[in-house]
Amino acid sequence: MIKFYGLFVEVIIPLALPKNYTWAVPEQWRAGIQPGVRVEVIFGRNKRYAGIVKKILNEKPEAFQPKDISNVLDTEPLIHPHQLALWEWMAQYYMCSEGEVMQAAIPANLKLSSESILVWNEERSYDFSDLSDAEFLVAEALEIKKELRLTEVQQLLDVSNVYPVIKKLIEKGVCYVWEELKEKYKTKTETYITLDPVYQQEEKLADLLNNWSKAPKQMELLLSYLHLQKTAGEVTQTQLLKKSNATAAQLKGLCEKGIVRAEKRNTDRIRSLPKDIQIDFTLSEAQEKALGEIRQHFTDKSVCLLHGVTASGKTEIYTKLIESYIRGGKQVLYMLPEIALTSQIIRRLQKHFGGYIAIYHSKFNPNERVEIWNKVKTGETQVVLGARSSLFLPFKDLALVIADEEHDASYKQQDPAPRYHARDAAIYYAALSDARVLLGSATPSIESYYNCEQQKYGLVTLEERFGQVELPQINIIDIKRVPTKEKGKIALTPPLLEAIATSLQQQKQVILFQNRRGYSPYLLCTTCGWIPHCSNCDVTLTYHKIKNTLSCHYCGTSYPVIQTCAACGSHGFTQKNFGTEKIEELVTEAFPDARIARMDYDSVKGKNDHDALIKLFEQQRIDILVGTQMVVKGLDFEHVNLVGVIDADGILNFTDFRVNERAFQLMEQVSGRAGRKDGKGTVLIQVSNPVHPVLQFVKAHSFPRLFAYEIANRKQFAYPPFTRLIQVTFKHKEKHLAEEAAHIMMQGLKKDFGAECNGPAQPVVDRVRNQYLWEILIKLPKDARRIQLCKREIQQQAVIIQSNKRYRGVTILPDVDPV
DNA sequence: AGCACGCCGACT
DNA sequence: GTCGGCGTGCTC
Repeated sequence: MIKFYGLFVEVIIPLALPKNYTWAVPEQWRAGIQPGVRVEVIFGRNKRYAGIVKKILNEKPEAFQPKDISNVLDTEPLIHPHQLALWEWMAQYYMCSEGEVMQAAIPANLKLSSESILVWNEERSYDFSDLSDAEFLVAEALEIKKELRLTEVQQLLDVSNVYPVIKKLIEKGVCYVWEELKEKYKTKTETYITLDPVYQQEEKLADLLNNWSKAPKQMELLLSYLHLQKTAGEVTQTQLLKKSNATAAQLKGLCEKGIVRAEKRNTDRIRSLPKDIQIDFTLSEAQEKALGEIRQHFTDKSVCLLHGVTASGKTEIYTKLIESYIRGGKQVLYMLPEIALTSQIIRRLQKHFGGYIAIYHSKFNPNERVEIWNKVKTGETQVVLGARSSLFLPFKDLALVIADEEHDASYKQQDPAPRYHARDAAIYYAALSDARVLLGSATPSIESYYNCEQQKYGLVTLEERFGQVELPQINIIDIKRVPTKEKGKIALTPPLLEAIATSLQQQKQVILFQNRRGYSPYLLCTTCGWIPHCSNCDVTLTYHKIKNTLSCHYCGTSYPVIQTCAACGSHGFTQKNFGTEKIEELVTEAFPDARIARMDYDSVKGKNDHDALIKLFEQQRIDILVGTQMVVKGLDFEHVNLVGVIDADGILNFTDFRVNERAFQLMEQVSGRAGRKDGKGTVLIQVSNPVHPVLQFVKAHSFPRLFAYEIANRKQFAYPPFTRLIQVTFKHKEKHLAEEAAHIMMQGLKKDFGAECNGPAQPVVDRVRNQYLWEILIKLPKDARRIQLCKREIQQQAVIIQSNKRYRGVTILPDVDPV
């Protein structure tokens, strides 16, 4: 057989395809082909995509006849080889396709796909007599506009299914389809106004002004231009019109007379600050020591965990470290969980690094993202402060990654594939370019601790708070022992009320933490004890007083408030327990003069609400802040000296290790808010089981390491730190089919693999797609080879399940958990 | 993700 | 008998 030599490319296209496809490169494009460039390819009937060249092949694949690529879109690679390697690793590690990784990695405006455009067929003068009403409507519009987008046709016909109509029109020769691939990114232009060179000579200008006859408005405009030009230098059209209150027409008049000129220039959407480094602090002795230790670890380890108690000044250490990398001409990625990316930290870093730093997270629009992408690629931006997706930026010379709040669960992407953990992916990515990774947390995750224990990561500990701030006094209030008139739990015990009163007297601020939003977590029928549940999720419904609804906090469904008991028909309900809304109300009653605010998912919807509330609290315009875990994420408040945990029972558990790890992190963070530069703070924890081990560790200000190992050694919790989990989700429209498929998977894994599996008692409902989700967890020893085998097994089981006709339509989504 | 193909139920 | 729904499989 004759082997065919030539140039072929393996291309990643942004679709969830199980493998990559290969195209042939015609002679004319060969010179421009390198891994990482975008190529335009036709995939399927006539759909066109911009794909990324992954590999260059010299031999023709035998099994099929590759199509030619239709264009090369970049002159230099858009994606570095390191990024391609990261994508490949992510696809296999998180069990998804490289196309899905590409979807997540590239800003929307760089991943073009074609848009079908209907084009009027000029060749054919046509009488519309044999067209149906719908076809006639489209044909008429086409005759006038010559071109129509699919969305326009949709609007025109007002039906969801426009395909049959279009198909008919093509058959009848009225139009044809043109697939258009468009670069969506547009550079932003701004119109600058300059004086015509003639009038830049003083005397000419004076002449002009002295002999001005008509159009006084234009003269006014000219004068304000001259003024603006003196003070600001460059003058833009928008600036000028705003300043002078003139209209665009008047400006146009000036242009036409040849007095001023308007010219369009490309500008950056991202306002850039001067490139200055301003470090206006010095490190304490402890911080200096920690920084030295980090540098020491970085000589022989690529990852280092900085475990510093809250307010130990981790940010200053990062700042110093970043400074040295900037001065060395290197790039730094500073990752934070999305929620902690508040203007507080952004302002702080911008103050230090000005134009060296760029911010990148989901709130930026697609064009802004492309600009940041490009600036990172050229190396112009040396520091990126961003959420998990900033990991995909094309760093040219990455030397350091900081993952702050390393333990935070929002580093893990949950829903669209790739279901990646940004901290772990960053460690892999950093290893590719021999960069260093610094993990920071006051409450490190068990897996990171474990890696330190194993000497895989370096460990640096900061146990001292910065600037002689003392650790807070932690008092546990046993709710059972608090005398009360009413039966049942009370939200604000006398000791807590007293402490709040004292704080207010001292003009200090108070944070009250209650990890439940809404007014009352469940209603209870007073006659028979029936509790309203969500019809989808088997979760109790929370009463929201403000919205006056019952809502399921699991799937988000809202129900009207139930007046009649479904079990016995009586009308009396009592509200059980309390959420943030109720706490806010109770505190307002108890302290009518205090300024009280609530911060939870319901009260801060937009990002700006969040920032605004934080600002108010910072400026001491709020005395008491009631909130869910939102109040503890990455914020520093100077004047808080009391933190109250209203109901710790809700977050503690005696059987689930993972719940307790999280509880410890929450409690440690909450208590870290108390006490700042102006004195020792107090933390009051209200609880009904004061013997819980988590509370003992919190009280002693000891570290999660102890807690984790204590628990692991006692073997009373479900998942010791050495366990690795793979989660597999099954989706189907029918509940029992999703469940059956999950059971088959579990059985197969148990039999052939000895894996331990467990799933939930009830499936979760995806209301949007109207599907049931059934999840199972597969527990594995932390061993790379066995994990590989398990992944393969899962895939094989998935094939078996899918080949059974009964389970066709079951979607199987594997997800690898880092624990 | 599209899009074609094919099988089944509801209609002229 | 055909039209059109969706379930299934393929795209280099």
